[in-house]
Amino acid sequence: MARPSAALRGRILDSSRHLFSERGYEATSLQEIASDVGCSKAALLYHFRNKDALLAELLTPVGQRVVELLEKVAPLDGEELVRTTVADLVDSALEYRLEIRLLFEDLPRLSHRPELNLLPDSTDRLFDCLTGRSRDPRARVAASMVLTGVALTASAPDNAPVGGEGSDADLRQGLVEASLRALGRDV
Amino acid sequence: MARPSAALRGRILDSSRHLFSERGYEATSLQEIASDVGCSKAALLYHFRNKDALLAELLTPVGQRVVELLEKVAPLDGEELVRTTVADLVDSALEYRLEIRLLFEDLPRLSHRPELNLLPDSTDRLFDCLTGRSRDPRARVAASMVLTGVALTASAPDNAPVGGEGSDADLRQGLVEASLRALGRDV
DNA sequence: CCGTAACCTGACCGATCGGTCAGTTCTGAC
DNA sequence: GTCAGAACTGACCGATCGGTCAGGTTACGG
Repeated sequence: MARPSAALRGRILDSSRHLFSERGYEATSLQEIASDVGCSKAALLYHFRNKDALLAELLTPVGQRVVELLEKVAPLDGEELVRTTVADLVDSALEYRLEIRLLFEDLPRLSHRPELNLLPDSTDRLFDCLTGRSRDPRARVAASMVLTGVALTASAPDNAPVGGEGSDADLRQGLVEASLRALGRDV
Repeated sequence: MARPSAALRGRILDSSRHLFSERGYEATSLQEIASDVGCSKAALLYHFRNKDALLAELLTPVGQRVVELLEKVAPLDGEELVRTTVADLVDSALEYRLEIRLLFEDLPRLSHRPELNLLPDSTDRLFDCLTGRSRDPRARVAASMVLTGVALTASAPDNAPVGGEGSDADLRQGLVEASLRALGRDV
């Protein structure tokens, strides 16, 4: 390793990802993160300019994931568009559980942040994909329900809906099937 | 009016309901609420023992609403159980938009609060009603998706999915239909 | 073996938080 | 008119927040 304890940076990211998603961004202090990691608050602020920078670094990957998803399904349409979007959306939600919890909990307070400016636009384009590019209000309501329902269910703290012993495979398939039904597609 | 400016108490509740739901509980200070209402912070704390009491008074009605919903549908079963639960759930979500936003945003930080202890239990019983009392893991995942999706879509800041000009009637009917489809019921 | 830069610490800062308190103003009953 | 109590204020409190800084420690290239 180049610098042995440069790994501290990664440990800070891991800890803040968990603490932020469990307690929320505002409710988590830098001191709590530092104590959890086992370093001083000053060390934390040595690796990250400020608290905002820490949050931004956590949220950037999930934002990129959505952008990639949109690029991937852009050339598709009809059934294939909807089915691919749903499947990829569920995968993304399961992949970034903690970040999504953080995002949803603190969305109103973070929506003014510049790096999240493209989020409303991304959401709108996700609606398009989920409806098969329909502008029908009812279809868009269904798309909104699917998007928020998938995100929050996939990121539930303890897999509450399934009860704990349910595997991710159950969760994934259940979400995909329910989403497709909600969107009026055969499963 | 018995005491004219006792109306201040109601204005404080209204203001905090909006501010809490827009910025979150932790991120809203008592001073902000007081300034918004136009009184001193001390006046606010005269009407409410502390910040927690203010929050509790905001969340209690929506909790009662859920309890009433559960009592109402308790004797039902089959199709009628599911359809009634969905319809009442959507109505409740539309009725308590701000409180639900607040509840979802700050749920992880509020879950330890005693007056919310019955929330996990209520959630579980809502799952039962939405699945028609099925314990099938897939059905429960669908129920979770419906519950969270309905709540968050109904309480979206600006009726985002419909675009703003859509009426509540559109939103209501769209949510009911999408929910029933997701739960595998004919609309 | 030395110097430099990365890494980290403890002490400290101003601001703001939720909450308290002594005292003042207002109001309605008598 | 008077008086009790509700309604309200401004000043203040300790705690904690995010963030800074001077200086110490460590590791590695030359």
